[in-house]
Amino acid sequence: MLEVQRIREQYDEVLAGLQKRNMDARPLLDRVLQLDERRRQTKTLLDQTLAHLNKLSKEIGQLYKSGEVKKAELFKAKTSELKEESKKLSEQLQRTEEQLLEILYQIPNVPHPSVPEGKNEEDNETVYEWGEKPELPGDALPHWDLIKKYDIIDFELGTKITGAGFPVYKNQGARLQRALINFFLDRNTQAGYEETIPPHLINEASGYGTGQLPDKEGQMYHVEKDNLYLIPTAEVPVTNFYRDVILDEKDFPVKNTAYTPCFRREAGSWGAHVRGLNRLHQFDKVEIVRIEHPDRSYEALDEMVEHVKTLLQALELPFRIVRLCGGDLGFTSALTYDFEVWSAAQKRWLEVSSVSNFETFQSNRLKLRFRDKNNRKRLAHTLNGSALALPRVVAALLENNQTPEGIRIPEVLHPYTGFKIIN
RNA sequence: GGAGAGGUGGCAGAGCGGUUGAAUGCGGCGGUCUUGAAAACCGUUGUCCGUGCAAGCGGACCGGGGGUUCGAAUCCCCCCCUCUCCGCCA
Repeated sequence: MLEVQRIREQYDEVLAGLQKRNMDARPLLDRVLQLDERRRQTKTLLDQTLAHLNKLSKEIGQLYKSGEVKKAELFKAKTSELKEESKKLSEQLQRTEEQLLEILYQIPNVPHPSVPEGKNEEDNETVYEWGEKPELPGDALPHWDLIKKYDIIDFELGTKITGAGFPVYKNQGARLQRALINFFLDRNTQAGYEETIPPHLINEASGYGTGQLPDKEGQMYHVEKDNLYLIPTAEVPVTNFYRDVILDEKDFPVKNTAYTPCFRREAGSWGAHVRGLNRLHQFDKVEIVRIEHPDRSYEALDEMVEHVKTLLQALELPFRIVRLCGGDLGFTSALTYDFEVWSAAQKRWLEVSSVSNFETFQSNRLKLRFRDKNNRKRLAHTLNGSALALPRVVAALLENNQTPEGIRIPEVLHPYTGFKIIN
């Protein structure tokens, strides 16, 4: 959620920034200013009325004490009118605040100046590429065939016990899954990210805190009986650790990592290009989350990008990094780098990580602040990234490394898997 | 699931209808003393909103919402949460 103050003081910059998302934000921004103006006027009037009322009440107390009952009764009559007035004003204030919030929820984050113009993913800007795309023989198999051939992931079994998009990992496939999780967690903790295991269900307040609610309600699984949501990413519980928290400047950088399963309903998005591991309702992901000083957050974003690079390089997977254009940028993000690995049998780039700086967009809702040098409270910046999401890493790994003898496991994983080849 | 207790400032803990934004203790900050530190002593110390160049002024906040009253942290109603005991259970 954008800060009203920012809209008020930097109207033109905000408007121009949002233009990059191919939206005309003017009607929304103007409405914010209008409602904010009304809010402040109403607040001033209400405060004056209440001040008057408070003064009278005190006087009435004094009059009773000194026995001037008649005068007290006279004052009492006056208060009823003021009470009526204050009730009306406070209702109006509340309504205005609700309306204001409703509009603010609809305004996405202002893109960073480096975000390129563009409509969709085709306009994303490739900023880095690494590795050789392997040349596979003509009989190379896509991963959904490989998993059957080696009996390592069973979609039918998952469908039987739950439904489509809930695979069962088996044998060397299960072991590979565990190996990757541990490998990622080890690398992340070595890079200074503190490991945590958060709850996999969150309450409503947490959903609002990171912006999944109210807009993306339909994308989360909802346990209605207890009003809890299954997490779509570890970002939600981990970032919410810091909801309503005031950090000290010396606490920076705050660096967390967590492995969790992630649950996504992905309503209506099934069809082409979602075969096999490409899109699932439940998948595993290791996430990194950072809370930063506003002056340092873009430096931190670069560090995160560098870190994720080393993971894919260690896995020997060819990949590229793209800077998302305005049209492809997520609602809450100011700047996002996507990591895409090359899937050799599908001949496609598959997104395996998304690293973003949200600036104050999340912290404003979270009330996540810090005390600066002058002891003033300011909103902190939040960032997060996948390091990494497993399914598509596995897809690329299976496809790219297939050989007549079996599927070659990258060397760094050997200590984790306990085998060098899937066969 | 059953029974009970309770939610007050950074923490602990009083207050149970009027001048209480809230005693007291701890912690924090500033100072005196000291070569330095500790101890002791003195002072200070909440958040949010509005208004103002500022000093300041006004309002709200004692889990959340509503009510009674001229006046509520204190009384009433609803909801949420925590703890203890019992039950169930990995």
